[in-house]
Amino acid sequence: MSLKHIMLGMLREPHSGYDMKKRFDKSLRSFWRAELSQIYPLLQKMEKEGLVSSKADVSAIGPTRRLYKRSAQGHKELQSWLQDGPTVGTEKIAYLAQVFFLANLNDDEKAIEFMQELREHMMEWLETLQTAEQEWRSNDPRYPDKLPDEAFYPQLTLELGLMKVRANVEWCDRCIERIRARSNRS
Amino acid sequence: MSLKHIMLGMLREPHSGYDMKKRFDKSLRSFWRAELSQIYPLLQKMEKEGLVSSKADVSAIGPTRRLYKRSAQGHKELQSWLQDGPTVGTEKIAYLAQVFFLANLNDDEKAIEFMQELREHMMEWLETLQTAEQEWRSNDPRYPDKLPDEAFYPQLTLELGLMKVRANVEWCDRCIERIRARSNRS
DNA sequence: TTTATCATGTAAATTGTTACATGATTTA
DNA sequence: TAAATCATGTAACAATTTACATGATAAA
Repeated sequence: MSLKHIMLGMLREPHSGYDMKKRFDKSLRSFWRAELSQIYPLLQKMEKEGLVSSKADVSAIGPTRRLYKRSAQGHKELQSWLQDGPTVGTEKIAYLAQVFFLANLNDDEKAIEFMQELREHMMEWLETLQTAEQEWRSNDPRYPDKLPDEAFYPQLTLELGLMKVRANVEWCDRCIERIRARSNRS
Repeated sequence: MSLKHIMLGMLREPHSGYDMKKRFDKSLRSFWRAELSQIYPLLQKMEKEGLVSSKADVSAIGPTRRLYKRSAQGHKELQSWLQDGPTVGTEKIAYLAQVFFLANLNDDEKAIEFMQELREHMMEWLETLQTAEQEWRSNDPRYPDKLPDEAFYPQLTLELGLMKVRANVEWCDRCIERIRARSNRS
């Protein structure tokens, strides 16, 4: 169960469920998403299991937050997830499944439109990642190789994200050309 | 619900549940996996919904198979999935989540071992894909651009698979070097 | 004769999504 | 004053995984 372990990874520092949702949306977006309706009940379950502890954070302004932090047991659980080695071959990439069956549109123009739309999504995502990288670089002189470990490893995942999205854009371009060439051939 | 649509995509030609499992394992492995325990009940549900029809295929040798084929309604449903445009941003890549939190191992050597193990997985997968491509190329003179549409679009996904796995291997190598350099710096 | 493959399923548990519900505070 | 954001949750449903169950045929 990866979500549990991801949440344990975040809970080195205290977070509310709401905080965690923001980190998912900001930093883990490329490889994992989670809804609040999944986060809140799981935090409660993890507390019952002794993996995290919580305390109320009463604030003069705004509603009371519940802050969670991992326990020693939670840290151990996180480490064994990492010790077990990489979890591979579990990805589900819906847009690739769509391309696989794109022949069913029976229309080269529509297939090209599909690939163009996919390219646009990828370009948008590429810009998001590039902006994130540039901001990080200009705000922290330690970027990238002198960052502390807690930031260095996330930086590695950002780099792969960039590589993959660039590969996707190039691939979309080639696909569009190839579909066009086939289309003009008949 | 992508699985339903993937199955509709396959069911242009009649398949048994068992056949479909083999196609998942052989051709769609890079971007979608499904178990028989998911396939069989879903086929039954799809038949109730009128998306597929089935008939028993009694055989002298071996057990009786149930062959499913998509209906006109099933084809329509498949097309609207493709018409709706690419489904993006739903991927869950567990090994990237692990790298993100790899600092929690508190041990550069173990982090390097993790990345080496990941590299091995990727190399294995790369070889599988390369073999598949070479076999395809030598068995079909139409490969790649003169393939009929039903094979051409799957070929596009194989190409992206190759690009992505190669990017992963390169990334693993760079990560290992960078972790090593950091380690020797203190 | 044992193991692998063919073939179809059910049951239970887990994981994930969408919709609903509430109420305070902050910004436009 | 309306909309957005902060904050926490429940309920219902959908999707997925793991385990269990059966029995035939083919290959070693």
